[in-house]
Amino acid sequence: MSDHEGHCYELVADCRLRAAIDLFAHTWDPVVLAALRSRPRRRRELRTAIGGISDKVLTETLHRLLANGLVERRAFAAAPPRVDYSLTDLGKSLVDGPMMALGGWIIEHGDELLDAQERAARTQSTRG
Amino acid sequence: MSDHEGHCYELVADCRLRAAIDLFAHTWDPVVLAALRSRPRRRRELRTAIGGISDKVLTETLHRLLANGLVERRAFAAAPPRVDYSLTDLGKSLVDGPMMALGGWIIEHGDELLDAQERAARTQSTRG
DNA sequence: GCCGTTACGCACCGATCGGTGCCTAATGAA
DNA sequence: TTCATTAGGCACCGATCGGTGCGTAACGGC
Repeated sequence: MSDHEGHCYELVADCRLRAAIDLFAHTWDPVVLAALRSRPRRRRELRTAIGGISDKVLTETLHRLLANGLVERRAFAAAPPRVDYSLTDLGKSLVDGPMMALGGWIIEHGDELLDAQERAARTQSTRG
Repeated sequence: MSDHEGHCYELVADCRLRAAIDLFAHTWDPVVLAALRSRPRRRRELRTAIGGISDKVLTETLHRLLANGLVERRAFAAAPPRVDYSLTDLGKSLVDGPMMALGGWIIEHGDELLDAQERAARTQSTRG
């Protein structure tokens, strides 16, 4: 808990931390993960629950999450085709761990962040 | 600690969590944050310490981090111009909190993640 | 006065991301 | 047989991101 730390944090470009950060790199990936947090959902359900995500992008997002082993796909041979997506254990650990940490942080520091952003924007335009 | 939770995680598209996730959206932002973790650094120092980041992108990254109040800029009227960048308290809290959480997660689950990724890649090409 | 270092700005470019629209496959109900 | 529903694929597009290269301003050393 200190060996890798030093190494990782000096030159993060090649660090495994990047692999973790990349899991959040695409706009909708964390959104879909969050949407699957409470229970498995079908494609359609995801689209309506999330709202604002396009059909294509949802497909791509699910593929990425599947490829990263964060989400599971289960197809049923039902009348209208039924496919359920759910978090894997790995996915759950990511959501319950780091994503919750980020959620906690934004709850704690969200106002600070907004203040800083507005102040910076103001400074930029007023320039004095 | 449960009111926002339910709301946020149902429809994350508009949630404040997005604002936090967006802080990691750009490739080099977390890298620069990590590089500033131990101590303030100059531009040049950052470039060489990070390795692989272009001059322009470093500028953009620093601007974003400044605009988000995660980083401070301090210019000295010195012989070759000297500018120090350092983490603000807000930046520190982000690095020490969520980023460390992500770091801890990848240390704990990195192998799982790699396994899942390889298995998925194999499944995709072999298709059986 | 010229040079080297440092901190930028700016123009250009290819790759990727996300959005829109259209088309197909599966399957039970009518 | 036709239809509605659901899961997806595919082509196209504009915006953005990151990379490369070049130019510039500040300032002390020589």
